[in-house]
Amino acid sequence: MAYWLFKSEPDSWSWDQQKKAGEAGTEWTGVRNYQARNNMRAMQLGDRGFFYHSNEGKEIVGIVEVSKLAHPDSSSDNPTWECVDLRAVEDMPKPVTLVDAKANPKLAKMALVANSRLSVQPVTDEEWAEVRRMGGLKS
DNA sequence: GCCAACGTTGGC
DNA sequence: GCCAACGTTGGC
Repeated sequence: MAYWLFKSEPDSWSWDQQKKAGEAGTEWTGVRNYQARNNMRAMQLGDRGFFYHSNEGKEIVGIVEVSKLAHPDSSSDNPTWECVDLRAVEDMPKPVTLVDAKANPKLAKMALVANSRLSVQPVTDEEWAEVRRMGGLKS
């Protein structure tokens, strides 16, 4: 299984809204960046990801799961843009802030720290385990 | 609200 | 195919 990180501005789509979307989940629409799209194309059903609030909060607040493989983004007329569906899995008992991530040498190479612009990022097994530990979850 | 970093566009 | 100009993201 692969791990990922999804960024969202809580003003446009928050973790609370994601949780309210329930088991079926929702389309992760709006990505208009090739790297981010390619990451979504590479996802498998059941892959897990961190849900990150950008701008407001700047912290990882929950865990999501890929519930549908990449398909055309219904918010775009251009078939170039695709997205997966995501459903909320669990809360971070203790949200992991960007400041926390930056302060941890083990996460120095994490895309969240090293390439802040990318909205859908791969996460390594080591980073996954470390962030879960920091957030108060068992790995 | 500013601006650095990055991606994309378009003229040549 | 290079690169300057422009737009967007997102941390501060």
